[in-house]
Amino acid sequence: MDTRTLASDLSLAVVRLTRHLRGRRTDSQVSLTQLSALASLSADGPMTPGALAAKERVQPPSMTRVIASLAELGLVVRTPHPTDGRQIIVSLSDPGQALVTDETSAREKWMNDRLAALDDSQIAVLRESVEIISSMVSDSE
Amino acid sequence: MDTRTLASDLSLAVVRLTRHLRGRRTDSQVSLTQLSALASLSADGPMTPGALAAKERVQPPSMTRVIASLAELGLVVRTPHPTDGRQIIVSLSDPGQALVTDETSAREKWMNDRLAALDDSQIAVLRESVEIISSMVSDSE
DNA sequence: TATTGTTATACTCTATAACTATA
DNA sequence: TATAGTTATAGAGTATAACAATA
Repeated sequence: MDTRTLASDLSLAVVRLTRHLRGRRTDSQVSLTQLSALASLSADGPMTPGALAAKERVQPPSMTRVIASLAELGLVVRTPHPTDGRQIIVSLSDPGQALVTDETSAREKWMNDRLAALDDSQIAVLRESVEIISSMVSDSE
Repeated sequence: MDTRTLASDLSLAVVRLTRHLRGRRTDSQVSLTQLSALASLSADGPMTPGALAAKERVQPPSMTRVIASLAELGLVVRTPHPTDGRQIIVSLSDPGQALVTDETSAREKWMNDRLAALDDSQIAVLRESVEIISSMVSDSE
């Protein structure tokens, strides 16, 4: 199967979709970047800033800023590492966990409206594509 | 079929993929935003800045900047509209067209490497998902 | 000396508001 | 008065380089 234009087509489709998603969150308390970090903490539990940066595939200084903004909102808490004084453990606060649950189940209105217009086979395709994309991104360097 | 978590899962997958794609283009002459605009011009031919902004789903001032940067690189040219003095026609230059062709066919190395690791059915799923995502984004406001 | 995290700084992308020129 | 585009300005997201603290 020819994958030559798929890389380009997929790139353009996701960059445009991301543009929409970021722009349509003005009603939400947190940005897509912040939500993504919260979702990682919810999925994998408390971890260090370095681990979270690796998981989200951003550089450590970028994650420092995201964590600082989330801590200011009271959505995450930072506690010292029990044995290594250099490290810090970041974990979801109760409001942070509640927000993740809330966003996951109900808030993505714009996209849910569009998903509702799709038929079952299209939904199935997207669900599979999420798996595939996730595996592509989480592949080793 | 349950679409409750799909909206959230798809959001997080595409935002992370976009992060990768943007970060991995440091070797390229143009950013993903610039390439997306060039691809639209290549697909649909010359158009006004307003039309291009609508197609890319960004606000006109954002597109003004993208066009200015592409013009500075010599990848697009701006010509006056033949009958309406307010409008401008943006079109690909020869180098601009060559760049689109080049990027589309060969440059997306990181993603092509990952696509090459997928089997035919996974490729087919992604190809369909591109169609679905594109239709979601190009839906009316 | 190596590792973890942060601070300092800068660039890209995108937006809203205000302005200019033309219809 | 309405439309097309631009300029001015601001904020989010991300990066690299340099620094501080700890191992």
